[in-house]
Amino acid sequence: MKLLLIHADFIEYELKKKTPVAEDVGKEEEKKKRFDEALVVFTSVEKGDDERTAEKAVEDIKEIAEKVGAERVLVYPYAHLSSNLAEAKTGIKLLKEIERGLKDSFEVHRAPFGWYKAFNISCKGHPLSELSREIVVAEEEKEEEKEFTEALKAEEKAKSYWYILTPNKELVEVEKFDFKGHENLEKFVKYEIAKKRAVDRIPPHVEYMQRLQLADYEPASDSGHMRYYPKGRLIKSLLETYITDKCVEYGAMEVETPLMYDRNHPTLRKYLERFPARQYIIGGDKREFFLRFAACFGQFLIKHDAIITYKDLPLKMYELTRYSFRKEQRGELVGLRRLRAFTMPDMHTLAKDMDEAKQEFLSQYKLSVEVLRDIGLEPEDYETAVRITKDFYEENKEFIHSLVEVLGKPILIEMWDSRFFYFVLKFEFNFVDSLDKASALSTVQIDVENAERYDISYIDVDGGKKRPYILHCSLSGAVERCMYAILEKAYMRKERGELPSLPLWLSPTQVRVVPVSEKYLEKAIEIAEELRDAGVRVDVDDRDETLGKKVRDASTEWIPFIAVVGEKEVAENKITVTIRKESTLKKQKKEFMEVGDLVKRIKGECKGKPFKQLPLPMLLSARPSFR
RNA sequence: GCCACGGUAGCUCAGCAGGCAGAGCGCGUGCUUGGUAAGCACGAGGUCGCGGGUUCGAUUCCCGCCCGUGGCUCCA
Repeated sequence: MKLLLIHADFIEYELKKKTPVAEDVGKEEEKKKRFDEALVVFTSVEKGDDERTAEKAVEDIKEIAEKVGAERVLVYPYAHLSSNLAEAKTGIKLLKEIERGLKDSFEVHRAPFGWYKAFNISCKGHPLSELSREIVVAEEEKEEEKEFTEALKAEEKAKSYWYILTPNKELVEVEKFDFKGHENLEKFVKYEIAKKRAVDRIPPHVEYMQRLQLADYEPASDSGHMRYYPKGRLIKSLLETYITDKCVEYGAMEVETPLMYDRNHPTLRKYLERFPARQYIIGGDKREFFLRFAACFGQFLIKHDAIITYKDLPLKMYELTRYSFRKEQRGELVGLRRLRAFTMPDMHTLAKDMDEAKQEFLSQYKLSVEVLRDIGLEPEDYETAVRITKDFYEENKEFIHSLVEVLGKPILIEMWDSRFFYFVLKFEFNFVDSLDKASALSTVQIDVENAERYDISYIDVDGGKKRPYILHCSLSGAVERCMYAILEKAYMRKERGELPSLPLWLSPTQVRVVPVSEKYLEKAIEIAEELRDAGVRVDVDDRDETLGKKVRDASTEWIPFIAVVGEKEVAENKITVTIRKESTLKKQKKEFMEVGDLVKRIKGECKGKPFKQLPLPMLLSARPSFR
């Protein structure tokens, strides 16, 4: 909305001719008017203006009228201040709003809308007598307020009740549960319900990700967008490949969908409104887009258009989101744990009925355990939370209770008396870190709302259209968060006096070949090439350093196998291997072995996991340092 | 987003009640050719986070901003 304010000795106007959008004018004497000592507000109502804009305009006008000491205000529709006018209907409505808003404080008049008018004005000419204002309601203020309402209203109404489901399938109120022997669960529960922690240190995983040159902050981007160095990219890429393979193996069809979507798309808009989170907004030529926060949109839109029959169910579709974007509040961002751009496996399953949905839920629950184990996280490293509506619990008690059998340890249950999300049932595996903070990894949800919203249906045996249930599944949770968990776990191991390490299949360098002196460099390279050709990630420390120094450096890089080559090794055509997993800081485990045996051991330990080559020069001397 | 604390060499940090900018590690060169967690010497390396203010003079004091960490809030 644009305003031009003139403090005038007098203004006279006369209505000359109607335009197609002209407002009705009652009596003939209304056509010619004169006002003395008035603040004249020439006003253009623009596209996008609403009641809030009018409200703000009223505030501005009041402020100015008081400053110049005007008691009479004339609101005068004046289209020529803007090239982006609102429709006439809105224009009239908001002008009336302004008129009404000013009534208590001033004598207010309003010139009719939609007429060609002749006017005479005598401007006072003092410094404040001519002012122009542009009234813009901050986009976020406007949107957020609306979008927050629906979800927040529901959330306020809904009450949470907390229970522990014990391995004996008893539902115990949290306050009455004895946490002895379940200290990790206790930390998680405290974190969930009390959400209070006092920590004063950089999270260990942040130190590791920087020191090991895996990833780092990128100040030139937005907060929460990381850069990944070759070693970090390798680990991330291996995890991505592994998880994708798992999903495809499970029967999912991998697809790729756009990163951004029309903000005003009717279906998407409703979905957005349910979630009071902040979006990244991108301007297009004509439309505004938001960056996706998950892969739901793309897959649901594909499913909406697809012809699906009961024979195709359960139908699983998968995408690895590189990236999902969520503009989390700045204070919530930490290292790899919470980001604004992250990578997440997102699989959606259509199930024909609740029985099938439950069956899928359980098998994806089990698959999640397997996936976490493969990436180095055992059940003792995380705690299960199940979130459920009361109704759904009552109707499916036996099924819910059976979940506890999978891991055989107590589960935290959050029960809502009403449903305010799109799901009736959800589980998460929550990793508890060295600072006692919890974050969700794997999760599966049973969605009872979006099939309807996106108009997704399948054709049943009888030829009729039916609504499926939709399961949302992230087998591992965000890939970056998995890296965070692995690093935090390594730190906790160190605290217990063990040597920190990564799973062998994720270690950037699996074997470092260290020649005792320059004389054995040629042999060392030969051995390294043999290992490399056998499908092992290997490098050679060819720097002019002492053996002790080279071994120390390899150790601080967490390299699982250090193969030393000297006189003895050349003579017997073997290598002396320091095995990190079986060593402590004080005592190193060394084994004199054939190259082939080392290959066999590594291949064995990495069986079933993807392999990628080392994305760095084999010789350490030819390798830059990224920090 | 709000509150607190921090940002000095590539890294970890010292220093400065306002007056030429410091160490260790790393990097480069040379010596050294080594047997399992730091060999020796020399050298290069600085927008003291960015912008403004106070001052003869600001890395130092004041204000604003950016980035990080923690807390609150939040986490589809």
